[in-house]
Amino acid sequence: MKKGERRKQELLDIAYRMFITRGYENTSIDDIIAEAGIAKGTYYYYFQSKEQTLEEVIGMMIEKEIEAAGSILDSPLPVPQKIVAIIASIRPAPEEQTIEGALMQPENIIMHQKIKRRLIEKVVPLLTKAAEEGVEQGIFSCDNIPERIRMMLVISNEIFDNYSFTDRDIDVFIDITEKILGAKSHSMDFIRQLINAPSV
Amino acid sequence: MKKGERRKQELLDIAYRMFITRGYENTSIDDIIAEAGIAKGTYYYYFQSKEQTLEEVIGMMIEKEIEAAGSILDSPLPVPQKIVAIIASIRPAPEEQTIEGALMQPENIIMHQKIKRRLIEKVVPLLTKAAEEGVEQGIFSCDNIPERIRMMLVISNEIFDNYSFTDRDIDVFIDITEKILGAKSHSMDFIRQLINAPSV
Amino acid sequence: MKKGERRKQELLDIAYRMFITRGYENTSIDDIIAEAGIAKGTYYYYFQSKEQTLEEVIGMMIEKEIEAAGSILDSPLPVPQKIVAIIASIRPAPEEQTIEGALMQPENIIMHQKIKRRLIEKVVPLLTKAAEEGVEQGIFSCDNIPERIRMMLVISNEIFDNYSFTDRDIDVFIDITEKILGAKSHSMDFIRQLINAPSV
Amino acid sequence: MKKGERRKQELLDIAYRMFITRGYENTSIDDIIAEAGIAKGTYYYYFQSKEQTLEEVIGMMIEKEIEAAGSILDSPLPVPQKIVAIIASIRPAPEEQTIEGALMQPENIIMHQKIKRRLIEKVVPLLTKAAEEGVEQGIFSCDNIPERIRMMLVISNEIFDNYSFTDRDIDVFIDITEKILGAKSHSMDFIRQLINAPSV
DNA sequence: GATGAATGAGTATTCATTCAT
DNA sequence: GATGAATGAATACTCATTCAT
Repeated sequence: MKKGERRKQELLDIAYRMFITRGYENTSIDDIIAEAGIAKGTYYYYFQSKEQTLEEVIGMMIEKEIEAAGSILDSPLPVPQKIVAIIASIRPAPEEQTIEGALMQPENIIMHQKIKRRLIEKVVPLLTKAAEEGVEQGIFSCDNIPERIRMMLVISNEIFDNYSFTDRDIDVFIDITEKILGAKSHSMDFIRQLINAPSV
Repeated sequence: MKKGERRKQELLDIAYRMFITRGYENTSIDDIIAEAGIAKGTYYYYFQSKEQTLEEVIGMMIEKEIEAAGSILDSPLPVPQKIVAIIASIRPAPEEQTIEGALMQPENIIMHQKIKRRLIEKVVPLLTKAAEEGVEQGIFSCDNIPERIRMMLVISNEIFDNYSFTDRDIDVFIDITEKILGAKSHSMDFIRQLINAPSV
Repeated sequence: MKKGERRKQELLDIAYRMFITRGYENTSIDDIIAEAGIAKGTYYYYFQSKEQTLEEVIGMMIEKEIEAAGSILDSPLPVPQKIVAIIASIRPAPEEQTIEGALMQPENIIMHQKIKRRLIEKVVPLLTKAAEEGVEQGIFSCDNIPERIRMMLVISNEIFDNYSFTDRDIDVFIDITEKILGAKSHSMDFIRQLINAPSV
Repeated sequence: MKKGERRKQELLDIAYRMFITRGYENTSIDDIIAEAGIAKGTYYYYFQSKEQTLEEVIGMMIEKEIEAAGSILDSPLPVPQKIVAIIASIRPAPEEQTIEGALMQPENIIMHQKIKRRLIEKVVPLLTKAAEEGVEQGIFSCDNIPERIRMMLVISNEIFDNYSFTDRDIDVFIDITEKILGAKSHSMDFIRQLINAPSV
């Protein structure tokens, strides 16, 4: 990686961190360059605008997450576990969850939405492939797989991102998930253990 | 209604319209008072801040929608139709959908999210009551009703608000809805006609 | 004059002085408000933009100059003297000439040009009326009066504004002026005395 | 021409074109180097500053125009035709007239003025020589020739550059021109044909 | 109840120029 | 000859909020 690229990556990382912790709107260019210790001109040498920085930050995150999802897909896990693991992996970054309790604070909504939409678009095809595998193996039984996958993602996002969820939410989530995919009852109970694991 | 209250209501209506068509962030106090033909001091006589105006605007909307939902609940419709009608009734205001194609434009996200959350909170109890009625009548069969209702709302919001949905989305939505509530297969096919009706 | 109007007039005067002495481009809003001792918001309360301020400043100048020209026109002077006096009166403000020797400095060009054009448009009709009077009195003899007037103005502007002119320039100017209007030879020699007067 | 000189000439041409079409102020160094496909350092290897680039661009133009004027002067045309042809030849570049209607747009004023002044200074001596020839031949009759020439140039600039001129403007221009030089009445009517020719 | 003048911190963006490599 | 990363001062404009009248 050349000098210029390294610096840009550095800036991207700083911007990412700040956008996530303080929100996009609440992060000024001045904040970023102060943190990076560079001149304003330098920032604009690497980025055309604040908005474009956001796009690049999001692109970077998406890329990373998709990569992670891809390697799960290629792993030797059973299909249902694969699917659940991927869904779990695209959850918001821990910074978003913890620092300042910032997640879903109004200042984060815009970026969060942008990320979620673009992530869903990218992840749906991956999960569709996994689910089709499940159908072939007789574990699942359903049609219109991409649409069903999308709904699963939407449900999981909504439940696990926003609110403090209860055991009953989890029960319902498991039940619905099984029914969406046409899996046997209780065949996805393993989700409960995943959710109670540290990262959540 | 006294003079002062009338004026406040008038301002609230103007703010509501402007927030929805241009977005909260893109509407300045100056815009509002220009439209209302009043002085800035007058605005601040009625509202403490811009943010508080937003809260009041949202409160007003919620109230209206809950009222509409309540009267559906009291109507003599069959239970499944009631539920679906209420879900349909809390869809975003037509202004949001049509004007400038503004819905889900970044500038609207913040308000949209706020509304959705508060609306869901208010509507869930109503729908829960309806669903319990359905269970008693043997039409539905499920537990954890409030949680299930919330997921239905989330799914319907996501599908019908944001994207241009397809027939396959609808098929899946109907299937999932039936399974969430434990209704008989195809017992909720009537949804399809509702969706293809003009207002949707 | 109300409070607000007085303040605006004050700002207009300050802006005028600064634009003329330092040039429009070289005068920042910060300069103006520092000089006026007001907050930035106050400036923007009275003016929509820097550009619009320039327009108002120019409008104000034009108005003053046209007024002066009008009263010359209504005076009992002989026609040739009237015309020359008006032409002399629309010369650039003494500040422009003296302070920093700013006139025709690149930074002043833009404003100067704008003023000159608009002034010429306004003054041509006045002078045309005067010249027609002269034709009726048999002092002048020419057709296409407005076009001739405009050329006289252009010549006088060019000569007297920009360069240090010589006696020979004046001789030629007098000669041409007489010929443009069809006046008798040497009938406008009085111009020479005007030019050598203090204000030039 | 060596490699370095060729590159500099190339840059000069690009700068010339951009200054004229977009205006000096609206053309950034970045614009120029992007167009030229070189690095910023390279630009500053050839030019000391943006301002100095402008000077060189103007110098280049002047040189070309003076050369053209010189060859007209050496041609076997009758004196009045020579003079008019030279005046016509120093009109603004066609790019200035056509592209974006840019001429006299504020962004062009500065450069335009600079060019005009320097061009007049250079052209006056040439035309003076021609006019003196005319006087010797008895076609013209006047004194203070350089001053008269300058006024002719000023008039022609003003009329033909800025405004859409009318037939009456042309009539007046011809009349004045004849009188400035002391030529016989109607002896310069040929100007009318020149003006109605395509290039004007 | 109503006015509107005044505030001032905050923000993104531009651009000519330098200089180590 | 040529590069391009780095600079940083400069700038116009926004807007929610206050308060004396």
